Amino acid sequence: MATINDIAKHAGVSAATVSRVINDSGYVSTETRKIVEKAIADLNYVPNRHAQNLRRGATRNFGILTSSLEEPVLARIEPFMQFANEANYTTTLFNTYNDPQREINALDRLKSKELDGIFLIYRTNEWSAIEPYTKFGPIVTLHNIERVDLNIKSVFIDHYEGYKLILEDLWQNGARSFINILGRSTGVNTKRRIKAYFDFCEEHKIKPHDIHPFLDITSRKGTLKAIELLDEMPTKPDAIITHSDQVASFIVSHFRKHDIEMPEEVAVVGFDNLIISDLMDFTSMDYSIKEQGRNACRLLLNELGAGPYELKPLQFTLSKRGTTK
Amino acid sequence: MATINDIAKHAGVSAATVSRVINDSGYVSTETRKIVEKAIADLNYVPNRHAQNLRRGATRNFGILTSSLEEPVLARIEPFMQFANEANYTTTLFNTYNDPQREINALDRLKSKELDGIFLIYRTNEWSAIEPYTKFGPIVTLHNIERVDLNIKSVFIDHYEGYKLILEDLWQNGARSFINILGRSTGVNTKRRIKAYFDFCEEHKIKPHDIHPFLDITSRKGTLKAIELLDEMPTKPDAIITHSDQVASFIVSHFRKHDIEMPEEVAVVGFDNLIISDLMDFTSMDYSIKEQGRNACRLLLNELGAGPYELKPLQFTLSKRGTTK
DNA sequence: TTGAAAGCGCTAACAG
DNA sequence: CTGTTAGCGCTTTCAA
Repeated sequence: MATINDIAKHAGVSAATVSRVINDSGYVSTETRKIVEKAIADLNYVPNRHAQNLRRGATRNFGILTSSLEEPVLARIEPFMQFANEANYTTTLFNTYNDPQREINALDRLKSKELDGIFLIYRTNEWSAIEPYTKFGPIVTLHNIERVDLNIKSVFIDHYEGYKLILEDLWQNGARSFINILGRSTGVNTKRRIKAYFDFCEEHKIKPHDIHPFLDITSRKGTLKAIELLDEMPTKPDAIITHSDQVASFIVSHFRKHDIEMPEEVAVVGFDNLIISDLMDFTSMDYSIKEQGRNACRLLLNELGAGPYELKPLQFTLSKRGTTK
Repeated sequence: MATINDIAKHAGVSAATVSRVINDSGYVSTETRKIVEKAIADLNYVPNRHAQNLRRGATRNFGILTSSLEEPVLARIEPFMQFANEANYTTTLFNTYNDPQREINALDRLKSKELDGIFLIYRTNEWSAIEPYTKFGPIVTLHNIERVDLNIKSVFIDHYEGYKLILEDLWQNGARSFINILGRSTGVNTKRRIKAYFDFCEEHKIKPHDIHPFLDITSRKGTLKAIELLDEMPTKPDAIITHSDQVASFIVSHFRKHDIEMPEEVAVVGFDNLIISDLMDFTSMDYSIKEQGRNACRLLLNELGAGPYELKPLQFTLSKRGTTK
C-alpha cells in the first residue's frame, strides 16, 4: 500500500505538500499540484483514514443506535443516512438487542473518537447513564425527553395532537367505543397518547376503557394476546387505535384471516404511515417520519458546527384507507 | 480525554503494561493488573480507536454496500450484523443509490484500511472495476457470479430449483398458464429463473409467454405497468410468479383493492418469504434468507482467518398461503 | 510556496 | 514479568 511518503518521493516533493494537495489546504503551486496528483493517480493512492482520524481527532462518522432493526426504525435510518452521506458523513449501525452493555460499548465509541455523534433511536440505559457521554459528542434522539436538564437534543413530535385527531375523526364517523393498543409504558409518547384519550373521553362524556391490559404491546405475540382479550369482551369496540403500523399490521392481518370485516365490524388505525399501511390498505397517522430522520441529522450537524441547517417542521395528517369509515 | 500515558502515570507503570492489560496480551502480574484496572476505572479511560487501528492496520469493521435500503436488503443485513457483532465486528452501512462513484468511494475504504471486508449486496459497477479491491480485503456478495476467475466469494443459491418448485406446485394445483414477473435482466438469478420456466414449459408441452415486457420489474410503478399489460391480454393467466415479495406485495395489494380474487381468478407467488408475505397472506418461496446473511459474514470471517466458520446450507421451501390453491 | 520536524495514541519487538 | 523504544501514516506549526 502506497503511503503519503511514497507519493512524496514519487513526485519529488515533501509529504507536507502532498498533504496540502489531498486536503486542498494551504498554498500549492499549480505545477506542483499537478505533479502530485499524477503521482497519486499513478500509485493508486488512498490516504489511510486511521492516520487522518488520529491526527484530526474526528472521523466524520455517526453512530446509529437502535434496539432492533424493524420497519419503523428503518424509516428513520434511511433518510438520516442519506442526509449524513450528503454532508460527507458515514454511518455505523449498532443494534443493541436491548442489551445495556452493548449500548454502553457503542456510546464508548464516542469517547474513543470513533464516532462524531450519535442518533439514538431506542435506548435501553437510563438517561442518567447516557447523558455523560454528551461530553464527547452530540447525541440526538427521537424520545420526547421529559428532563430538560439533560444535554440531549430531540426531534420528537408530541403525539397528543395526532392521537386526538384520530379519535375525533373516528367519532365523527360514528365510532363510540375505542380500544387503545399502547406501546412502552415508560415512553412519553405513550403517556401523551393516554392523556389525549382521557381528555377526549371527558370532552365527549364517555367512559374510558381500562388501558392496563393494552399497555406495552409491541411484539406480534403481545398483539395477538391483546386481540384475544378483545374476543372475550362482552361488547366489541367500534375502533382499535394502535401506536404503530407494525402493531396495526398484525391486527389487520389477523382480522382479515379470520374474516372480521373492517371497518364494518371494527375500525383499525395505525401510526407512522409506512408503506405497509398503503400495501395492506389500513388507515394510518402520518407525521413526516422521514423528515424526522433528516431533522435528527440536521441537529447533529448543527451541534458539530457544520450548519446551520434549519429543522423542517413535522405535521400530522391522517391517511384514510380501507379500515376506517 | 485520558490517554494510555495518563493511565500509565496514574498506575505507576509503563504504557506497554497498560496496553497489555487492555488487550489481555503478554504477561502481567495479578497485582499490576489490578492497579492498572483501577486507574482505568478511575480515569474513565477508553482507548483511542484510531491509534489502535493505525497501529494494527485493521479495524474490525465490515462495510455493507447496497443500492437501496428496502425490506429484502434489510432481511440480510440484520442477521449479518448480528453475526458480525458476535464476532466483535461493527458494520458500516453504505447506500450507493446506484451511483457508481459512491460505490467506488466505499470500496476505497477497504484500501484506506477503514474496512476489513465488504458485504456487497447490490453492486452498480462492473465486476472488473470491483475485483481489484479484493487485494485490500475480502468481498462477499449475494450475486451468482458467472465469472469464476473473479476473486469474489458469493453466498448465492441457484434460483433455478426454487423457481421450478413453484411452477410444479402451481401445475399440480391446476394452473396451466403463467406470467413471470422478472427482475434485473442482467442478473444471473433472472437468467436462471427464465431457464427454469422454459424448461418447465418444454416438459409440460406448453407455450411460454413473451417474457420481454415483464423483465426489469422492480419498482412499484413498474409493477403496476406490468399489471396493466395483463389487463389488456385476451386471456388472463392462471398464476403470476414474481421474483420478490416486494413486487408480489404490490400486486397482491393492487388485486385486493380491485376485488380480484386470489387464488380463484389468479394465483400470486412471492419470493423471499419475508414477514410481509405472512402479514399479507400470500404464498412465497423461502430459502433461508437470514442464513444467507449469516453465511456472508461467515465467509468474510473465514477469509480473514478468524474462522473457520462452517457455512450453513440453504434450502428451498414453499410457504403456501392464501394466494394459491 | 515549500520542507523539516514534532507528535496524535497506541502496540510490539526487544532487552532486561 | 516489565520498561524502553521505534514507528504506524498523517497533519500542522514553524522556519526558510
